[in-house]
Amino acid sequence: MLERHHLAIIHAVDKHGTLTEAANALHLTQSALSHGIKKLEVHLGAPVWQKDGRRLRLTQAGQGLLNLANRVLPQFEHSEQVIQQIAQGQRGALRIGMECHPCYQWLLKVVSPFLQQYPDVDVDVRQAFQFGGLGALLGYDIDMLVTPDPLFQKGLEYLPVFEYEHVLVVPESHPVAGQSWVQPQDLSDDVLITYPVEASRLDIFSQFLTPAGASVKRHRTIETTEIMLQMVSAGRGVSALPKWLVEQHQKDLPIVPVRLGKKGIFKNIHLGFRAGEARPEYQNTFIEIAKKTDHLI
Amino acid sequence: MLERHHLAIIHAVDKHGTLTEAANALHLTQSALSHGIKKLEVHLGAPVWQKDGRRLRLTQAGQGLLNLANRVLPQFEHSEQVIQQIAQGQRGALRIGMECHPCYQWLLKVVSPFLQQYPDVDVDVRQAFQFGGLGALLGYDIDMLVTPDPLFQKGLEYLPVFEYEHVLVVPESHPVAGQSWVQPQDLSDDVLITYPVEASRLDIFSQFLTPAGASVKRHRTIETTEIMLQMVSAGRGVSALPKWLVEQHQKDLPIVPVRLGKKGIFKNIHLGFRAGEARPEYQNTFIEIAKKTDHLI
DNA sequence: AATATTAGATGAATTTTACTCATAGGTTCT
DNA sequence: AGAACCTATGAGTAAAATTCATCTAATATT
Repeated sequence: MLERHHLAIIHAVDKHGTLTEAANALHLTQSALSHGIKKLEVHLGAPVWQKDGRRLRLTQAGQGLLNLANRVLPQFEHSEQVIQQIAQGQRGALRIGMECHPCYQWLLKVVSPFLQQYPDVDVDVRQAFQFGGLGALLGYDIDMLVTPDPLFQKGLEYLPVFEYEHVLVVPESHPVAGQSWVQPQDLSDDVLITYPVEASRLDIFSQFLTPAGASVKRHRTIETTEIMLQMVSAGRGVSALPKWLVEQHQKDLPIVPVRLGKKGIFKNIHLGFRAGEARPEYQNTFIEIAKKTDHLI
Repeated sequence: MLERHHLAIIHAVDKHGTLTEAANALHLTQSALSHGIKKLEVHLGAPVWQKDGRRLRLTQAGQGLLNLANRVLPQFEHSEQVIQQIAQGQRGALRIGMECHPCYQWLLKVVSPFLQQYPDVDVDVRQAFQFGGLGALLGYDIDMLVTPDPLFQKGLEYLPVFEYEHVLVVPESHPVAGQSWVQPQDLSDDVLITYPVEASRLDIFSQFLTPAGASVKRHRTIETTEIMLQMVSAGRGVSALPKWLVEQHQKDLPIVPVRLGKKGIFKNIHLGFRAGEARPEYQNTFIEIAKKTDHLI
């Protein structure tokens, strides 16, 4: 029967390149792996690798097994870990997914008291997901998702934690800096700076520019909020961020928030979970803290 | 190490109730399972079951393992099966998820020529998903999703296959039967019959009644399209279905399609897949057939 | 209340499997 | 051509999984 053990071998070979190195990593001999996979191949009736020079190249079957391994091994590891930790005291881990770049600072303010209250619970924040945050949640890669765009979906549950306004950030010297709001066309000569995610997931496109058929002079991406604000204050472009975040930096930098459209764009940060699952007590505590934690300083 | 084998035992005991019966199902002795789990318990440092009379009740740890088993075992089985089938000839299986009740008849028209072309490929159609069709696709429970409501999402890819109009179905005797379209308020005295899914996923609610703040006299659900149409033709209520489906039954039953709102509600059936995965050739063929297959007779 | 029945646990014996060692047979690099 | 690497393989050995026989406890039966 195909066992976790076999998948561990295939995974290790993929990771380390050769059988020999994989064997070292697994504290076994090269021979053990070779024999083990040979037996699996007989069972499956198909080879896992084909020799390419002195390297091993995965066959189609092997590729399928590697996919399976990548999906399944982390789940084994996590379950095993959770059980062992629960067994020896009240440990645990909270795996949080983030789909909201600027929320990071808010999250830090939640995590900090949480870690104090539960010194034995680890918090793990992840930001890149093969199938998006939703896929990570459904695939048991994370236990909680922080997102401004909840996709209501069977088996999932969302809890709004705070509302904020999404605004344009411009340097004080910018022509629209004094206006109470901007129109999409006002940005036609600007460089727009955003986080590096698909345009469809950026509200300034999906809810502001695109519906109006407007566009910007250029679109470029930057990873971190701080650099982004530096660029804006240096007059190198404009960006769109939560209003509270802009206000926090306003005292240090010559930047101004401006409402997007007459009515503004308002968003709600949500926490998402798999519904109908018994949640450990510390997870509920985390939610409580999150609800109480204000995003204003 | 926690192995697939252990999960198989836990799963079997949950399914068959007792260790002894589980042992029979697995072609092993009761003793083997008992020893096996005992060893696992030592490894984990936590008991899997606690005895309740002469039954076994899962502990928290055991429950966690059962969850893991339920998620992971089907994936093992499917991968193993696919590989073995590929090895011995050109077999395979296409697991299709349906989120579109009335599309069933259309799907039959696609499946039929497909099965002729690939006598060795099995088609498996599933309709109920713990985490919705999207979750099933991301969780590798299905390979293809038929849905009228694609949720564009990282790692997923959709292909529109046909467009149709979603219309109200009323008996010929109904007051609106002669009109070219209906307003939401026109249905305030009607019983609305739908498939048994959440109201939020029904277009007649989300795109017609709810935005207008309108409601119906009563809402009831019926599983099958045929009975639904029988009920409508008997004057027991109205329903909302694809126009082509109504037209097909119009020659046998005294029913009439009426446009929903002045502009009508138009939908697009999509096929969804996990993106960036090597698709077996027969899956591409299926897509080809699907695109060519018209929903009109 | 006594007895039979059903279920799981356990120790020892045994079979089966997994692993190591030693070595052979390729491939790549210099 | 030779050194340095790889993987494959057969034989022996260590480790494990499994069975068998037996024991204990809970539930049914009469």
